[in-house]
Amino acid sequence: MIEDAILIKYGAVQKTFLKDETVFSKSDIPRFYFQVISGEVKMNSYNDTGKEFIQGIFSAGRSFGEPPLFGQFNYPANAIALEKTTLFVLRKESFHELLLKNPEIHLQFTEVLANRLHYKATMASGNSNENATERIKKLIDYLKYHIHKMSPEDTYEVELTRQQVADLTGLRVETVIKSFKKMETNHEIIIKNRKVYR
Amino acid sequence: MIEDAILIKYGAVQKTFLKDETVFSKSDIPRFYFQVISGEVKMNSYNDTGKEFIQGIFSAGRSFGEPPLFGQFNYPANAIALEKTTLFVLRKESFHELLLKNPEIHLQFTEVLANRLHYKATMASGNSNENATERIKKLIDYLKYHIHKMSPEDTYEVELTRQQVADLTGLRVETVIKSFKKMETNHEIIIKNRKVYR
DNA sequence: TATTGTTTATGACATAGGTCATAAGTAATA
DNA sequence: TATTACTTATGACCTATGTCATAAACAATA
Repeated sequence: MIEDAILIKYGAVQKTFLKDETVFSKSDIPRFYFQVISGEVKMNSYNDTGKEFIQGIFSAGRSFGEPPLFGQFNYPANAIALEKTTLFVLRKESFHELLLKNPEIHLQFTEVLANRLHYKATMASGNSNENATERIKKLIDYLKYHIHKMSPEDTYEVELTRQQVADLTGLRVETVIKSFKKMETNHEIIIKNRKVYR
Repeated sequence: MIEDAILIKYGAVQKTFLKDETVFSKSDIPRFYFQVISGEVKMNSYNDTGKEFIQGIFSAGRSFGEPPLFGQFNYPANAIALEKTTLFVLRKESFHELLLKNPEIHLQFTEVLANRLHYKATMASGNSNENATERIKKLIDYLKYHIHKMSPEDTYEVELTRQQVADLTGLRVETVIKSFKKMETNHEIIIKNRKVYR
């Protein structure tokens, strides 16, 4: 996350998107750095049967869609507002200049990418190689320990719908619902009026 | 890829690993930047039934295992030499210093991470969300277009064993073999004495 | 408070891919 | 050149997850 003042100094502007509005679409040419001020954005794509896959969900303070600003490839996924969302938008060239002139921020940004890769590596081995409950556990534990920085003794309330869990793991809602039930009987999670805790 | 001279200037040393030797193990504390001089290294992990998943294969000129040098997490996978392999090894602190003192190299390194994320995003949606042949096609096309920078009219010879394709996609060898046959009859690939072309 | 949309829930059935057994072709090495 | 190990190959059978239908609980909005 880059400080507001610096973003503004380099020419960032605020832009608001309504629920379900598209920030950019798959295979668009990347021109901007985006950072969430308020609201939430998902990056997703669909396979040819229309099944959705969510690459990530980004809330206040997080940036998204930066890698294509550095590689020579277009957006590999869409970005869609999950609710009314306000973003900082900074031109690609200005963002590059910002990093070049602020080595500490560049280092911080490298940490962001490093953490993103950690998430991807974790989920890649889970989603590609494990059964339904393990995939789900990998996702939830990642959120608990690495996003929310909680400890094992803490209780984490899963803030995702079962559909979102499905789309993040490549499973189907029904499978997620049934897996949660199974995990509950195994005391791996607690379900209290439909909310999931772990 | 960082130039030899610079790496050496910052104190990198060469180290050689024999086939199947471990460079680092999952959950080790990361202390070094590694760059392949010759040979090949795979990063992998195993699920609890012993099934392997390959995060990536790194050949001459490529670095690997850098994200944990920036995030506060340990190695999420093992690194194992696929053949006799020589690496540049540079202490984490020296690598950080190198980046800080050489902004152009830092930018280049950001490109490396960006491309790595592009691969992960591509494979994530494929491996999590698509059927066997689509998963395999995503992998092969990524290698053809983004690693080897070939064009659609070029013919790319897949340099991986069917087992490696399986471990990169989360499938089983038998499934990969049968999928290749199917793709062959659909004219999506050519198989010429066991080698796959696309 | 009626209505509409979303989320969670459950059960019957279908199928892609996994599992297992078995073997032939090829490469590596004694 | 004999032996061992790896890679590719094929077919029978099994199972986890997907598919489909149906509905109840809850939330949002008219």
